[in-house]
Amino acid sequence: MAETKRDALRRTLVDVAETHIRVRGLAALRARDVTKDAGCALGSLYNAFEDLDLLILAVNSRTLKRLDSALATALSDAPAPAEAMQNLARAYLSFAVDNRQLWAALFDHRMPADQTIPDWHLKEHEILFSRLMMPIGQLSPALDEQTCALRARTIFSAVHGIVKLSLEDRFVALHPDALDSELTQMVDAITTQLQK
Amino acid sequence: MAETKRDALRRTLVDVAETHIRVRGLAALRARDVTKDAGCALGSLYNAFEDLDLLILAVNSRTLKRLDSALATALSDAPAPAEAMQNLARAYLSFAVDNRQLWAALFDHRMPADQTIPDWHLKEHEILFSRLMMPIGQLSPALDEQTCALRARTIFSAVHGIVKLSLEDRFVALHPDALDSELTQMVDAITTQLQK
DNA sequence: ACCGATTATGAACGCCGTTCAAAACCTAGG
DNA sequence: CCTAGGTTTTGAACGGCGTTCATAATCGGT
Repeated sequence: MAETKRDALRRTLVDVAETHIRVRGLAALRARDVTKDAGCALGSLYNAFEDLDLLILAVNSRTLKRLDSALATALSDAPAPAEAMQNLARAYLSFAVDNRQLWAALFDHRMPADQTIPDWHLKEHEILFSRLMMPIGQLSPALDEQTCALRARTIFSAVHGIVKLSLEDRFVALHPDALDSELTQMVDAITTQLQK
Repeated sequence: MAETKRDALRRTLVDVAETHIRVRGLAALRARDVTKDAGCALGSLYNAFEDLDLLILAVNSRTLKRLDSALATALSDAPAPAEAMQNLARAYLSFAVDNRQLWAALFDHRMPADQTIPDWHLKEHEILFSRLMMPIGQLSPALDEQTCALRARTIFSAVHGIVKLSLEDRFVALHPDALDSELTQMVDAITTQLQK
Protein backbone atom coordinates (compact mmCIF):
# COMPACT_ATOMS: atom_id res chain seq x y z
CA MET A 1 0.00 0.00 0.00
CA ALA A 2 1.35 3.35 -1.02
CA GLU A 3 1.93 6.10 1.49
CA THR A 4 -1.29 8.03 1.82
CA LYS A 5 -1.39 11.79 2.01
CA ARG A 6 -2.21 11.57 5.66
CA ASP A 7 0.88 9.44 6.25
CA ALA A 8 3.01 11.94 4.37
CA LEU A 9 1.72 14.80 6.50
CA ARG A 10 2.29 12.74 9.61
CA ARG A 11 5.88 12.18 8.62
CA THR A 12 6.41 15.85 7.85
CA LEU A 13 4.92 16.87 11.19
CA VAL A 14 7.15 14.44 13.07
CA ASP A 15 10.16 15.72 11.12
CA VAL A 16 9.37 19.32 11.98
CA ALA A 17 8.52 18.60 15.61
CA GLU A 18 11.72 16.62 15.97
CA THR A 19 13.77 19.52 14.68
CA HIS A 20 11.97 21.96 16.96
CA ILE A 21 12.59 19.81 20.04
CA ARG A 22 16.21 19.26 19.04
CA VAL A 23 16.83 22.99 18.67
CA ARG A 24 14.51 24.65 21.19
CA GLY A 25 13.57 21.85 23.54
CA LEU A 26 10.29 20.15 24.35
CA ALA A 27 8.98 22.97 26.53
CA ALA A 28 9.14 25.41 23.61
CA LEU A 29 7.24 23.19 21.18
CA ARG A 30 4.12 24.94 19.83
CA ALA A 31 1.36 23.54 17.64
CA ARG A 32 1.32 26.78 15.63
CA ASP A 33 5.08 26.72 14.99
CA VAL A 34 5.07 23.09 13.92
CA THR A 35 2.15 23.43 11.51
CA LYS A 36 3.53 26.64 10.04
CA ASP A 37 6.91 25.00 9.34
CA ALA A 38 5.16 21.91 8.01
CA GLY A 39 3.20 24.09 5.58
CA CYS A 40 -0.23 23.06 6.77
CA ALA A 41 -3.07 24.62 8.71
CA LEU A 42 -3.23 24.54 12.48
CA GLY A 43 -6.20 22.21 12.43
CA SER A 44 -4.45 19.68 10.19
CA LEU A 45 -2.29 18.60 13.07
CA TYR A 46 -5.44 17.21 14.64
CA ASN A 47 -6.31 15.24 11.52
CA ALA A 48 -2.88 13.60 11.55
CA PHE A 49 -2.61 13.09 15.33
CA GLU A 50 -5.11 12.89 18.13
CA ASP A 51 -3.38 15.79 19.85
CA LEU A 52 0.02 17.38 20.39
CA ASP A 53 0.99 14.78 22.95
CA LEU A 54 0.68 11.96 20.42
CA LEU A 55 2.90 13.89 18.03
CA ILE A 56 5.48 14.19 20.80
CA LEU A 57 5.22 10.45 21.45
CA ALA A 58 5.89 9.85 17.75
CA VAL A 59 9.06 11.94 18.04
CA ASN A 60 10.04 10.07 21.21
CA SER A 61 9.39 6.80 19.44
CA ARG A 62 11.93 7.75 16.81
CA THR A 63 14.43 8.86 19.40
CA LEU A 64 14.08 5.55 21.24
CA LYS A 65 14.80 3.66 18.02
CA ARG A 66 17.93 5.71 17.41
CA LEU A 67 18.99 5.26 21.02
CA ASP A 68 18.50 1.52 20.75
CA SER A 69 20.61 1.48 17.60
CA ALA A 70 23.37 3.34 19.40
CA LEU A 71 23.27 0.81 22.23
CA ALA A 72 23.29 -2.08 19.77
CA THR A 73 26.35 -0.62 18.08
CA ALA A 74 28.08 -0.42 21.44
CA LEU A 75 27.62 -4.19 21.73
CA SER A 76 28.42 -5.01 18.13
CA ASP A 77 32.02 -6.14 18.65
CA ALA A 78 30.78 -8.74 21.15
CA PRO A 79 33.00 -7.79 24.09
CA ALA A 80 33.23 -9.58 27.40
CA PRO A 81 30.23 -8.85 29.62
CA ALA A 82 31.99 -6.45 32.01
CA GLU A 83 33.26 -4.50 29.05
CA ALA A 84 29.82 -4.62 27.47
CA MET A 85 28.35 -2.95 30.55
CA GLN A 86 30.91 -0.16 30.32
CA ASN A 87 30.30 0.26 26.60
CA LEU A 88 26.54 0.47 27.11
CA ALA A 89 26.87 3.09 29.82
CA ARG A 90 29.26 5.15 27.74
CA ALA A 91 27.06 4.84 24.68
CA TYR A 92 24.08 5.97 26.72
CA LEU A 93 25.99 9.00 27.98
CA SER A 94 27.21 9.83 24.48
CA PHE A 95 23.74 9.62 23.05
CA ALA A 96 22.36 11.85 25.79
CA VAL A 97 25.06 14.45 25.23
CA ASP A 98 24.75 14.36 21.45
CA ASN A 99 20.95 14.44 21.48
CA ARG A 100 20.39 16.36 24.64
CA GLN A 101 16.97 17.86 24.02
CA LEU A 102 15.48 14.89 22.19
CA TRP A 103 16.77 12.55 24.86
CA ALA A 104 15.48 14.80 27.65
CA ALA A 105 12.06 14.83 25.99
CA LEU A 106 11.88 11.05 26.46
CA PHE A 107 11.69 11.53 30.21
CA ASP A 108 10.41 15.09 30.64
CA HIS A 109 7.18 14.68 28.69
CA ARG A 110 4.06 14.16 30.77
CA MET A 111 0.62 13.11 29.61
CA PRO A 112 -2.36 15.26 30.66
CA ALA A 113 -3.82 14.21 33.99
CA ASP A 114 -6.68 12.24 32.46
CA GLN A 115 -4.57 10.24 30.01
CA THR A 116 -2.00 7.49 30.34
CA ILE A 117 0.92 6.64 28.07
CA PRO A 118 -0.27 4.14 25.42
CA ASP A 119 0.93 0.59 25.85
CA TRP A 120 2.82 0.49 22.56
CA HIS A 121 4.95 3.39 23.77
CA LEU A 122 5.56 1.87 27.21
CA LYS A 123 6.84 -1.22 25.40
CA GLU A 124 9.24 0.89 23.37
CA HIS A 125 10.72 2.29 26.56
CA GLU A 126 11.32 -1.17 27.94
CA ILE A 127 13.65 -1.94 25.05
CA LEU A 128 16.19 0.16 26.90
CA PHE A 129 16.39 -2.37 29.71
CA SER A 130 16.60 -5.39 27.46
CA ARG A 131 19.97 -4.41 26.00
CA LEU A 132 21.39 -4.90 29.48
CA MET A 133 20.03 -8.37 30.04
CA MET A 134 22.57 -10.35 28.05
CA PRO A 135 25.70 -9.07 29.82
CA ILE A 136 23.93 -9.28 33.18
CA GLY A 137 22.99 -12.88 32.49
CA GLN A 138 26.60 -13.64 31.58
CA LEU A 139 27.94 -12.00 34.72
CA SER A 140 25.35 -13.65 36.98
CA PRO A 141 24.42 -16.98 35.34
CA ALA A 142 22.43 -18.04 38.40
CA LEU A 143 19.79 -15.35 37.93
CA ASP A 144 16.48 -16.39 36.43
CA GLU A 145 15.09 -14.30 33.62
CA GLN A 146 12.67 -12.32 35.72
CA THR A 147 15.32 -11.32 38.25
CA CYS A 148 17.61 -10.51 35.36
CA ALA A 149 15.01 -8.14 33.93
CA LEU A 150 14.54 -6.53 37.32
CA ARG A 151 18.27 -6.07 37.73
CA ALA A 152 18.54 -4.59 34.24
CA ARG A 153 15.90 -2.07 35.11
CA THR A 154 17.66 -1.10 38.32
CA ILE A 155 21.04 -0.71 36.67
CA PHE A 156 19.59 1.29 33.83
CA SER A 157 17.87 3.57 36.34
CA ALA A 158 21.09 4.17 38.24
CA VAL A 159 23.07 5.00 35.12
CA HIS A 160 20.23 7.10 33.79
CA GLY A 161 20.03 9.01 37.08
CA ILE A 162 23.70 9.89 36.92
CA VAL A 163 23.46 11.07 33.33
CA LYS A 164 20.18 12.92 33.77
CA LEU A 165 21.08 14.91 36.85
CA SER A 166 24.45 15.81 35.43
CA LEU A 167 22.85 17.28 32.30
CA GLU A 168 20.20 19.32 34.11
CA ASP A 169 20.40 22.95 35.13
CA ARG A 170 19.36 22.03 38.64
CA PHE A 171 22.92 21.28 39.70
CA VAL A 172 26.14 23.00 38.82
CA ALA A 173 27.61 21.58 35.65
CA LEU A 174 30.19 18.86 35.88
CA HIS A 175 33.41 18.52 33.96
CA PRO A 176 32.81 15.93 31.21
CA ASP A 177 35.91 13.94 32.20
CA ALA A 178 34.77 13.83 35.83
CA LEU A 179 31.36 12.61 34.75
CA ASP A 180 32.90 9.95 32.54
CA SER A 181 35.12 8.77 35.35
CA GLU A 182 32.30 8.63 37.88
CA LEU A 183 30.11 6.68 35.49
CA THR A 184 32.87 4.18 34.80
CA GLN A 185 33.40 3.64 38.52
CA MET A 186 29.71 3.18 39.17
CA VAL A 187 29.40 0.59 36.41
CA ASP A 188 32.50 -1.11 37.76
CA ALA A 189 30.95 -1.32 41.22
CA ILE A 190 27.81 -2.82 39.71
CA THR A 191 29.52 -5.39 37.49
CA THR A 192 31.84 -6.41 40.30
CA GLN A 193 28.86 -7.19 42.47
CA LEU A 194 27.11 -9.07 39.68
CA GLN A 195 30.13 -11.37 39.44
CA LYS A 196 30.08 -12.28 43.12
CA MET B 1 10.82 42.45 63.35
CA ALA B 2 7.24 41.28 63.31
CA GLU B 3 5.81 39.34 60.42
CA THR B 4 4.49 41.81 57.91
CA LYS B 5 1.21 41.32 56.12
CA ARG B 6 3.07 40.51 52.97
CA ASP B 7 4.97 37.78 54.80
CA ALA B 8 1.71 36.38 56.13
CA LEU B 9 0.24 36.24 52.65
CA ARG B 10 3.40 34.67 51.35
CA ARG B 11 3.13 31.97 53.96
CA THR B 12 -0.53 31.35 53.19
CA LEU B 13 0.19 31.09 49.48
CA VAL B 14 2.98 28.62 50.06
CA ASP B 15 0.71 26.61 52.36
CA VAL B 16 -2.03 26.47 49.77
CA ALA B 17 0.31 25.76 46.86
CA GLU B 18 1.95 23.01 48.87
CA THR B 19 -1.40 21.36 49.51
CA HIS B 20 -2.39 21.67 45.87
CA ILE B 21 0.83 20.05 44.68
CA ARG B 22 0.57 17.34 47.31
CA VAL B 23 -2.98 16.47 46.24
CA ARG B 24 -3.13 17.23 42.52
CA GLY B 25 0.50 17.41 41.48
CA LEU B 26 2.67 20.20 40.13
CA ALA B 27 1.23 20.06 36.61
CA ALA B 28 -2.27 20.86 37.91
CA LEU B 29 -1.18 23.90 39.93
CA ARG B 30 -3.08 27.03 38.83
CA ALA B 31 -2.57 30.61 39.94
CA ARG B 32 -6.35 31.09 40.10
CA ASP B 33 -6.91 28.04 42.28
CA VAL B 34 -4.15 28.98 44.69
CA THR B 35 -5.27 32.57 45.15
CA LYS B 36 -8.90 31.56 45.51
CA ASP B 37 -8.06 29.06 48.25
CA ALA B 38 -5.74 31.59 49.88
CA GLY B 39 -8.60 34.08 49.97
CA CYS B 40 -6.86 36.79 47.97
CA ALA B 41 -7.12 38.27 44.52
CA LEU B 42 -5.36 36.78 41.54
CA GLY B 43 -3.05 39.78 41.28
CA SER B 44 -1.94 39.52 44.90
CA LEU B 45 0.12 36.47 44.07
CA TYR B 46 2.34 38.79 42.05
CA ASN B 47 2.79 41.16 44.96
CA ALA B 48 3.95 38.30 47.16
CA PHE B 49 6.07 36.52 44.55
CA GLU B 50 7.72 37.56 41.34
CA ASP B 51 5.73 34.90 39.49
CA LEU B 52 4.26 31.43 39.88
CA ASP B 53 7.64 29.80 39.45
CA LEU B 54 9.05 31.50 42.51
CA LEU B 55 6.06 30.33 44.52
CA ILE B 56 6.81 26.79 43.38
CA LEU B 57 10.43 27.26 44.36
CA ALA B 58 9.26 28.33 47.82
CA VAL B 59 7.27 25.10 48.11
CA ASN B 60 10.25 23.11 46.87
CA SER B 61 12.44 24.89 49.38
CA ARG B 62 10.19 23.63 52.17
CA THR B 63 10.14 20.14 50.76
CA LEU B 64 13.94 20.10 50.61
CA LYS B 65 14.11 21.10 54.27
CA ARG B 66 11.76 18.31 55.26
CA LEU B 67 13.67 15.87 53.11
CA ASP B 68 16.93 16.93 54.71
CA SER B 69 15.39 16.42 58.13
CA ALA B 70 14.30 12.94 57.16
CA LEU B 71 17.84 12.14 56.01
CA ALA B 72 19.30 13.60 59.21
CA THR B 73 16.98 11.40 61.26
CA ALA B 74 18.16 8.37 59.31
CA LEU B 75 21.69 9.18 60.52
CA SER B 76 20.73 10.16 64.05
CA ASP B 77 21.71 6.89 65.73
CA ALA B 78 25.24 7.27 64.35
CA PRO B 79 25.51 3.89 62.63
CA ALA B 80 28.58 2.48 60.94
CA PRO B 81 29.17 4.08 57.53
CA ALA B 82 27.95 1.15 55.42
CA GLU B 83 24.78 1.03 57.46
CA ALA B 84 24.47 4.80 57.21
CA MET B 85 24.47 4.54 53.43
CA GLN B 86 21.67 1.99 53.52
CA ASN B 87 19.69 4.09 55.98
CA LEU B 88 20.04 7.18 53.79
CA ALA B 89 18.90 5.36 50.68
CA ARG B 90 15.92 3.84 52.49
CA ALA B 91 15.01 7.18 54.03
CA TYR B 92 15.17 8.78 50.60
CA LEU B 93 12.88 6.13 49.16
CA SER B 94 10.47 6.44 52.08
CA PHE B 95 10.31 10.19 51.74
CA ALA B 96 9.67 9.91 48.01
CA VAL B 97 6.87 7.40 48.52
CA ASP B 98 5.27 9.33 51.39
CA ASN B 99 5.54 12.70 49.62
CA ARG B 100 5.30 11.56 46.07
CA GLN B 101 3.97 14.67 44.37
CA LEU B 102 5.93 17.20 46.43
CA TRP B 103 9.10 15.20 45.94
CA ALA B 104 8.44 14.85 42.20
CA ALA B 105 7.97 18.61 41.97
CA LEU B 106 11.57 19.07 43.15
CA PHE B 107 12.83 17.55 39.93
CA ASP B 108 9.97 18.03 37.48
CA HIS B 109 9.74 21.81 37.74
CA ARG B 110 11.41 23.75 34.95
CA MET B 111 12.11 27.46 34.78
CA PRO B 112 10.93 29.36 31.69
CA ALA B 113 13.47 29.36 28.89
CA ASP B 114 14.77 32.84 29.67
CA GLN B 115 15.29 32.29 33.41
CA THR B 116 17.67 30.22 35.49
CA ILE B 117 17.15 28.71 38.94
CA PRO B 118 18.31 31.26 41.55
CA ASP B 119 21.57 30.48 43.31
CA TRP B 120 20.01 30.22 46.75
CA HIS B 121 17.80 27.43 45.50
CA LEU B 122 20.62 25.59 43.75
CA LYS B 123 22.45 25.65 47.08
CA GLU B 124 19.45 24.11 48.81
CA HIS B 125 19.51 21.22 46.38
CA GLU B 126 23.16 20.56 47.06
CA ILE B 127 22.36 19.85 50.69
CA LEU B 128 21.09 16.50 49.47
CA PHE B 129 24.58 15.45 48.45
CA SER B 130 26.26 16.66 51.62
CA ARG B 131 24.45 14.17 53.86
CA LEU B 132 26.31 11.45 51.97
CA MET B 133 29.76 12.90 52.43
CA MET B 134 30.43 11.78 55.98
CA PRO B 135 29.82 8.06 55.45
CA ILE B 136 31.66 8.19 52.13
CA GLY B 137 34.62 9.82 53.83
CA GLN B 138 34.61 7.11 56.46
CA LEU B 139 34.44 4.32 53.90
CA SER B 140 37.14 5.87 51.70
CA PRO B 141 39.44 7.86 54.00
CA ALA B 142 41.92 8.46 51.19
CA LEU B 143 39.52 10.63 49.22
CA ASP B 144 40.07 14.38 49.34
CA GLU B 145 37.05 16.55 50.03
CA GLN B 146 36.41 17.51 46.42
CA THR B 147 36.45 13.93 45.21
CA CYS B 148 34.25 13.03 48.13
CA ALA B 149 31.71 15.63 47.06
CA LEU B 150 31.83 14.39 43.50
CA ARG B 151 31.29 10.82 44.64
CA ALA B 152 28.40 11.90 46.85
CA ARG B 153 26.75 13.52 43.90
CA THR B 154 27.18 10.42 41.76
CA ILE B 155 25.83 8.08 44.39
CA PHE B 156 22.89 10.33 45.09
CA SER B 157 22.12 10.48 41.37
CA ALA B 158 22.17 6.70 41.06
CA VAL B 159 19.87 6.18 44.03
CA HIS B 160 17.65 9.00 42.88
CA GLY B 161 17.42 7.50 39.40
CA ILE B 162 16.27 4.17 40.77
CA VAL B 163 13.63 5.78 42.96
CA LYS B 164 12.46 8.27 40.34
CA LEU B 165 11.97 5.86 37.46
CA SER B 166 10.25 3.35 39.71
CA LEU B 167 7.69 5.95 40.79
CA GLU B 168 6.91 7.25 37.30
CA ASP B 169 4.11 6.14 35.02
CA ARG B 170 6.58 5.68 32.21
CA PHE B 171 7.43 2.16 33.28
CA VAL B 172 5.25 -0.56 34.67
CA ALA B 173 4.97 -0.32 38.43
CA LEU B 174 7.30 -2.35 40.58
CA HIS B 175 6.42 -4.34 43.68
CA PRO B 176 7.58 -2.28 46.69
CA ASP B 177 9.53 -5.19 48.16
CA ALA B 178 11.34 -5.75 44.88
CA LEU B 179 12.25 -2.07 44.72
CA ASP B 180 13.50 -2.12 48.29
CA SER B 181 15.60 -5.16 47.60
CA GLU B 182 17.09 -3.72 44.41
CA LEU B 183 17.96 -0.48 46.15
CA THR B 184 19.65 -2.30 49.01
CA GLN B 185 21.75 -4.32 46.59
CA MET B 186 22.74 -1.25 44.61
CA VAL B 187 23.85 0.56 47.75
CA ASP B 188 25.71 -2.53 48.83
CA ALA B 189 27.57 -2.63 45.52
CA ILE B 190 28.50 1.01 45.96
CA THR B 191 29.66 0.83 49.56
CA THR B 192 31.64 -2.33 48.86
CA GLN B 193 33.55 -0.52 46.15
CA LEU B 194 34.12 2.50 48.38
CA GLN B 195 35.82 0.25 50.91
CA LYS B 196 38.28 -1.21 48.40
C1' DA C 1 -8.99 63.84 60.71
C1' DC C 2 -6.24 64.13 56.87
C1' DC C 3 -3.17 62.81 53.06
C1' DG C 4 0.74 60.64 50.60
C1' DA C 5 2.47 56.02 50.12
C1' DT C 6 1.69 51.37 49.93
C1' DT C 7 -1.00 47.27 48.97
C1' DA C 8 -5.08 44.73 47.00
C1' DT C 9 -8.09 44.04 43.26
C1' DG C 10 -9.94 41.74 39.08
C1' DA C 11 -10.86 43.00 34.25
C1' DA C 12 -8.12 42.76 30.35
C1' DC C 13 -4.17 41.01 27.42
C1' DG C 14 -1.59 37.81 24.77
C1' DC C 15 -0.61 33.15 24.10
C1' DC C 16 -1.77 28.43 24.33
C1' DG C 17 -4.09 23.72 22.68
C1' DT C 18 -8.15 22.38 20.68
C1' DT C 19 -12.68 22.45 18.00
C1' DC C 20 -15.75 22.71 14.15
C1' DA C 21 -18.59 24.89 10.47
C1' DA C 22 -17.42 26.02 6.09
C1' DA C 23 -14.50 25.79 1.98
C1' DA C 24 -11.65 23.08 -0.95
C1' DC C 25 -10.62 18.91 -2.73
C1' DC C 26 -11.04 14.45 -4.49
C1' DT C 27 -13.41 10.42 -7.05
C1' DA C 28 -16.65 7.57 -9.33
C1' DG C 29 -20.77 7.22 -12.40
C1' DG C 30 -23.02 9.21 -16.36
C1' DC D 1 -15.76 16.27 -19.19
C1' DC D 2 -19.27 17.16 -15.81
C1' DT D 3 -21.21 16.64 -11.52
C1' DA D 4 -22.83 14.84 -7.01
C1' DG D 5 -21.31 12.83 -2.62
C1' DG D 6 -18.04 12.07 0.50
C1' DT D 7 -13.65 13.29 2.45
C1' DT D 8 -10.01 16.36 3.87
C1' DT D 9 -8.22 20.96 4.88
C1' DT D 10 -8.74 25.26 6.79
C1' DG D 11 -8.34 29.07 10.21
C1' DA D 12 -11.49 31.86 13.05
C1' DA D 13 -13.27 31.14 17.38
C1' DC D 14 -13.32 29.19 22.23
C1' DG D 15 -11.99 28.41 26.83
C1' DG D 16 -8.20 28.40 29.93
C1' DC D 17 -3.75 29.88 31.22
C1' DG D 18 -0.01 33.25 33.52
C1' DT D 19 0.68 37.89 33.89
C1' DT D 20 -0.17 43.09 33.92
C1' DC D 21 -1.82 47.42 35.47
C1' DA D 22 -5.18 51.21 36.19
C1' DT D 23 -8.05 51.78 39.95
C1' DA D 24 -9.73 51.17 44.61
C1' DA D 25 -8.91 50.22 49.28
C1' DT D 26 -5.96 50.43 53.16
C1' DC D 27 -2.37 52.04 56.10
C1' DG D 28 0.61 55.10 59.02
C1' DG D 29 2.58 59.40 60.41
C1' DT D 30 1.30 64.14 61.70
